[in-house]
Amino acid sequence: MDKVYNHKFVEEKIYQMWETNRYFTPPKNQKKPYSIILPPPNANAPLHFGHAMYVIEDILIRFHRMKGFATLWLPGADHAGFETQFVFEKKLEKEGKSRFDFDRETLYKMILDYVLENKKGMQNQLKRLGFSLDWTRNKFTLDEDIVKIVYKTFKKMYDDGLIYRGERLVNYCTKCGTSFSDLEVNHKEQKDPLYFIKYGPLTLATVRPETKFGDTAIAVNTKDKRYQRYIGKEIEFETLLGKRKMKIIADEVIDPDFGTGVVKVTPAHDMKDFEMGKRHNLEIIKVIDLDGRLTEITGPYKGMRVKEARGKVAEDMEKKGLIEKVDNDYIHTIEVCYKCGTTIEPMLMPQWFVKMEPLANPAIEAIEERKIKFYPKRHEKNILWFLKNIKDWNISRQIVWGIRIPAWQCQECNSWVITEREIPEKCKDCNSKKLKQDEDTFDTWFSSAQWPFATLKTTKPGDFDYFYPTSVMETMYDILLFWVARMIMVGIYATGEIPFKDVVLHGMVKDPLGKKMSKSKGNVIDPLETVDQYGADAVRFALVYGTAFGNDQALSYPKLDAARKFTNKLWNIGRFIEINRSQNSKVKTQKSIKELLKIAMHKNDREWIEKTDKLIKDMTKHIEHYNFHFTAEGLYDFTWHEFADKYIEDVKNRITENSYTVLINLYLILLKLLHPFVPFVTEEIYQRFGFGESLAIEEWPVHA
RNA sequence: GGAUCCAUAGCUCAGUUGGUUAGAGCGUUGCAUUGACAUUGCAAAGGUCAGUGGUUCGAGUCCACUUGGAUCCACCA
Repeated sequence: MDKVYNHKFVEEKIYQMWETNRYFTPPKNQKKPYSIILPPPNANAPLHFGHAMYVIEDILIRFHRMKGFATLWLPGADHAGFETQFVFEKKLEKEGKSRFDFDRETLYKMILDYVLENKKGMQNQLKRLGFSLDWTRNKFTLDEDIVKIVYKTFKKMYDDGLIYRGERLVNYCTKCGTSFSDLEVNHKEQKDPLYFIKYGPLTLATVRPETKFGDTAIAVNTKDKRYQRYIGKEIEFETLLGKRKMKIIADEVIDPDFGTGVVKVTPAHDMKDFEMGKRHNLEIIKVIDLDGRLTEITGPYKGMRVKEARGKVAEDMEKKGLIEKVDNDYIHTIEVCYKCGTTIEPMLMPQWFVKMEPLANPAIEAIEERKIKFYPKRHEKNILWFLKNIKDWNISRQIVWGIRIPAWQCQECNSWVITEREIPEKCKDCNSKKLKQDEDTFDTWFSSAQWPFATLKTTKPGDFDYFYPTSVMETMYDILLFWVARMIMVGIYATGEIPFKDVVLHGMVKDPLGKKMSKSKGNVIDPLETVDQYGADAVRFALVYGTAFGNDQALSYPKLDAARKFTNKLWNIGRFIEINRSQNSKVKTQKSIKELLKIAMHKNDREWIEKTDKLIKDMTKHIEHYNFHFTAEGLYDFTWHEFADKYIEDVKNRITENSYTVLINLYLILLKLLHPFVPFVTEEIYQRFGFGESLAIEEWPVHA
């Protein structure tokens, strides 16, 4: 053995050995199943540091494999609809092009090529990190058989009355050119002028004077004494486009304490106003088009962008004496596109919605009855709040990259025909053959929500029956609502069963200064670079060690270094044992704690066997309870400061065949316990000692 | 507006159902060592556990409030 452990000579060779021998493909036998579906990374970029946190899953998987479960860790990749198109458009932008330069088919094909290339690279990266994924079951969200299942679920939902075509205000990004679900909208605090505008005898406050052309009522609170005499009446007042008449309505949602207690109602461009409009039967007048420009009804302002129009309208109103005052320090929250930051415009457009309440109720039940448990538990509150206040889900996206919605509209009677993908022959209502498919694609999360059952139903025969529900869903807490909640809802709906039993949520890996890593900030650290430098084992260990599981952590170079030194320490314990081996070549390994206790002659050796026994017991318990950091710390401390510093120092001057037997066997036990955390170095030592076929399929140590 | 998390050594963080002298890594200081390992060992210095009040025989840990930081949810016109 070399004096220093060099991961560069080891890792690739070891992973190949594991893969060639199919250790990661669960054997077909009568043992109990244990399964985790890998949260499929987006196939639009190389892995980032967060993905290295998959190590948590690998620890669970390797632990259970060693425990004798038929263990499946199923890899995959996500086409990541909008996210990918966004990334690709950035790429186009650098080449001086845009999405508008290509037709639908060409753009799709270009993105597909790009994604498939990335996907290959990603898979290698996952291997470099030592993840024991079953590559014989690799899936992609755009695989034919997956898409088929997605369509089937959509059709079933439609037939069950859970999908409807809704014409209502949706969150629309005028730059990205697509609508979003409520979750994809960010809220941002911002200072804007609050204009107090004269509407005849009344004054009202608004931050959006440019939408006043779409006002179709004025509203006050039902109980507001100041304005009782106006309710139900029409008033006439001066506007930029001449005199106008408007009705005054009363509604309970109006806050009498805001501004003057009087509000303009613009149903086409404000969520609350839209709802009010429905209650009071108001006309809807569109002021802003999908490009974010004012429509022709605004007269001279037509074609102006919203921001420009706002300034101009305010200026002109000021000139006309229609503005009473302006509060320039008004702070409020606006909605922005979570990706590009553009202000979201609520737009009236027909979209496909999923009725969520019937889906949420069984999910709530499953969580409250603790059929699905959360680790750390604090996340349970979040998801329950979300499920209990759930709103219908807009799953239409005006993008090319994704799964096209299997809906065809009759060009004569406007009814819709939904299929499981096949092109319908005629309209179900009027038999017309003039049908046109919806241009939109599904929200990526609509297919992701089906991932646990869609994968298992399309891998190998029997997989679904055997491995579903999966044992654990492990991911970062930031997609708890986007993904975990929806998998639970859609999983129960489509299969009648929960998709997984335990939800285990890790924290965010931030940069060394504690800032979130992001491409725009330029503080992204490539996990593979650190793997090159410190070794995969060190990277894995550093992510688990020293941070309470579930908490965010700043990537720490000193910690990576400490972890690398740890792998070297483990290696050098091996060297010491190796050096003493020639005189003890007949010593048998693979002895259990019980056997060792029987044969050990020296009092100290017996003590060390007992200490190791306690370690087995504690470490096993900690992994089972998802207390990964206790395990990592316990193993680190024992290996270094007990086993190396004390035990070896003690035994080195009194080595007999008997004491050596204890030593080498306790070391082997230690290697087994450490293997899920640092698989490469432990396997390399194991192979050099010839302890057996592979640590990957070794049995987890049993305590006495 | 609702909710959650965090605040412990110079830095990054552990501290498990409340229980002796509060721990680790890195850093600092001293000593040792051609020994499995200088990617080492031994030792030392370094903490009013953010603040205030409460519960308790006992609080870093539980409760309330305050301050500072982060995050999630939310149709504040």
